[in-house]
Amino acid sequence: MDSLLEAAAQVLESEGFEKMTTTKVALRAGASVGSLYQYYPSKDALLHALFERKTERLRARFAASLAATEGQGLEARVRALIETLFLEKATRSRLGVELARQAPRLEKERLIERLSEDIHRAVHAVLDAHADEVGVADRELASWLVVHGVVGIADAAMLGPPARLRDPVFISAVTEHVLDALRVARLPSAR
Amino acid sequence: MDSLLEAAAQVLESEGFEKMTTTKVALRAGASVGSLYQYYPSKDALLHALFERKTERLRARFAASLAATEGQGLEARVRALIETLFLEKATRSRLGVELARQAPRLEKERLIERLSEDIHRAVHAVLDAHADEVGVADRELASWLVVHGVVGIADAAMLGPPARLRDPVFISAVTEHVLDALRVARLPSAR
DNA sequence: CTAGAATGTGAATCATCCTTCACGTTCCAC
DNA sequence: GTGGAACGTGAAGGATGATTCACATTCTAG
Repeated sequence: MDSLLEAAAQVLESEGFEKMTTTKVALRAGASVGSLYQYYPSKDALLHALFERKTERLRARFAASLAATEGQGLEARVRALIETLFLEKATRSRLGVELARQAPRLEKERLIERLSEDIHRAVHAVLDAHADEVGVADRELASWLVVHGVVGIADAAMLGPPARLRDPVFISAVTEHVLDALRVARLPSAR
Repeated sequence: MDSLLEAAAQVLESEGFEKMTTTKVALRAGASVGSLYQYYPSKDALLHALFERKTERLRARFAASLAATEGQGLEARVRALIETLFLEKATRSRLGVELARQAPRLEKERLIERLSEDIHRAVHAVLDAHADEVGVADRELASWLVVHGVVGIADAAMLGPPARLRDPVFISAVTEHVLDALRVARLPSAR
């Protein structure tokens, strides 16, 4: 059932993995352990499902963000992507952190890698589409660096005040930072 | 004893936290569980000690790296810092990941935050010292973004081939990327 | 209405460690 | 050489928590 999954998400979010017991999850969902095992044959099965839900959602948001800015300028598109990432990281952040913590044990690394590759590819496409504004030589590498750099920034920001990731001023600053790295000094002949 | 700590590091590194039992650690150190508890009164005590060792080392490497490039140019110093970070992330990377995973439970977040603040401050100082080469307005913010951006890049690189973090070509690319963001178009009057 | 299926229940089972402790063994001061 | 302090040992204790299963309860088709 779906309420079981949501209950699992809530317990995981509020108590962390170590204190998330199958009994607590079942009770929170208004069911009993037995029922839980009817739908999810193991505690890990719950986590797998949560993983699915989370990555699905992130994928969808990115796609939507790209679609919504189709045809716009480089800055607008980069900003939209950054905003989307920050927003996703900010929503249920504890849940995200706990899931990430369990990723190795659940062998979800491949899945995560694939996800970040897809994002990388999307960013790469955006850079290519605005090649005239991008001064760096290797756009493939640049997009990889930018994606993971921004993820690192998001992760660090999560540790501070949670509002920061939604602060337009902060988002603008990060966007500018990224664009600075991409545009490079665009003089007729280098240096 | 020190061999106990090293044994703990090895077990943690090769098996991960969930499979790291106190008995295994003791045996690997050539001792018995009882002896282990003589020196480390709990399993967590071992982890605390490992944390200490790891952060101590990182701090020392950074300090050394800064000292070694004292007086050199911006690029050389930035590169040295990046190289140091990558090297540290690459050494015993699994150990580092497992420790980071346990950080919340051990309440080591404050410690980690302090560490990254110190690094942030050091980078900020470097940028200030080379203010003439740095085009961004807010060097404080820029150093924060750079530090966490590079950390994110390092974390992502760790998932790929381990050699990448030690590859001079890769390090150069990241350095350039960072410098591009910092130098910005340095025209007499903006834009 | 009623048999049987589907679904729900939660106490009991089972496995896994961390931790303790009663009992060696080693080492040193005298 | 000897008493006892320091150190070492590993089987047993206890806790915790996932999972099972014998037994309700609810639903549905006929």
